[in-house]
Amino acid sequence: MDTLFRFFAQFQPLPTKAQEAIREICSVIHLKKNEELQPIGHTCRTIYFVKKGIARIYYYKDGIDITESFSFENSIIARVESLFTTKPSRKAIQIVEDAELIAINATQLFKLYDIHPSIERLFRKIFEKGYVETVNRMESLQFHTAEERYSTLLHEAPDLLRRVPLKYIASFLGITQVSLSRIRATLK
Amino acid sequence: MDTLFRFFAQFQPLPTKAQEAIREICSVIHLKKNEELQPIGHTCRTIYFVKKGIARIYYYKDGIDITESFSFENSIIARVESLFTTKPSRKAIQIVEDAELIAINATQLFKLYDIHPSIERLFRKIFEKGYVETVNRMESLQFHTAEERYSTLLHEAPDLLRRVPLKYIASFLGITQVSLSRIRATLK
DNA sequence: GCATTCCTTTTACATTTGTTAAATAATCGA
DNA sequence: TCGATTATTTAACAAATGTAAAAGGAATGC
Repeated sequence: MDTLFRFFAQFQPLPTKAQEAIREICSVIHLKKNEELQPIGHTCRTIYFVKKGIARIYYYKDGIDITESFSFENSIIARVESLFTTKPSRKAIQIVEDAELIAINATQLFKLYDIHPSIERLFRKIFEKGYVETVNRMESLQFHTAEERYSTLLHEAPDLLRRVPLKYIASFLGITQVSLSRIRATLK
Repeated sequence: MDTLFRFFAQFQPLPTKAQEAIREICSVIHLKKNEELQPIGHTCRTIYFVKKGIARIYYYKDGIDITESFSFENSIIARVESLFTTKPSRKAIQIVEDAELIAINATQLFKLYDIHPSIERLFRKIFEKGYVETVNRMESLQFHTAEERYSTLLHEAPDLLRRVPLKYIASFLGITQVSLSRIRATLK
């Protein structure tokens, strides 16, 4: 749990009372590779903190598994398009590498916003950062070639390449596995 | 100015004091087609509300003009990747159709967050919505074909097709103008 | 109203990426 | 450890998109 509050401290200092309030709506979860955390069609009402391991958000397009994003140690994972609209999500969360997660009950969290402004501010900042990352990711999908996107990943997240199967990385980059394999071959 | 507060009311009711505080950090701007609102290399410290007209965020990739997004009447435009990081933006804001904008001083706005929790909440919700839209847009760029993206635009934003030059729409869809022209021809 | 500029389409060809299938490599469980 | 499953690469061909150049249309300023 300390890991979580160290993570929070990077964004916003929290009074003890606020910390305690958050602690009460959290629970620790251990999951093995390939297990499903949240299924498709379910409305997202939980925000997860990845303490250890890797999780991914994915969905199906024409029957094909597409990875939207990965979350590693010390980061937040949530299907925001469902969390913020309270609509069912077409996406699921799955464990990619044995993981320890902290589940934060979002329904209760949002209620805490009224009592502890520091908590509202904390999550505002966390999601502002997520927003910025998504804007940057969109830019890379919009106008970088597949090869550029792969090279960038190789530089900025070599860990991802080592720990995540290429089949997931391909769709994350917006290309097929075959195409990714080809790009890797030309870069050797 | 009423338009702005009607827009805000969709997200969050504001006490009169908070409304007054916002009013003080706003100014109305009239701009003509093709005028630059914020140049490249400038750190974004202003949030704009589009009351009338159209604006776009764009940048250059290998010397080519790429449109990242459009904003129409009754919406917010800001270069969030700069606004939330206080880093200079590689992007610029330009007017696409003669516009009337309300400029909100973001530096002062963020100070108001401490005084008026309702204002912090309002903008939290506004940017949460922007976040969701960006996630959805990313999904469309990641795994829909160019033709699918164009058709979706045709259905969901026919106004955009009528009021915005195709050269901007092409890069917005992540393709070249020639390719867009081809897609339009096959759909006739 | 005309000339100029800008926007859009078209053509031809090059390049990239997708598709399908098969071969090879790596991983996992009994 | 072996067999089976899963992941990755390779090959061959099809489809989509990019590039460059030219032509036609539309809009704009003088």
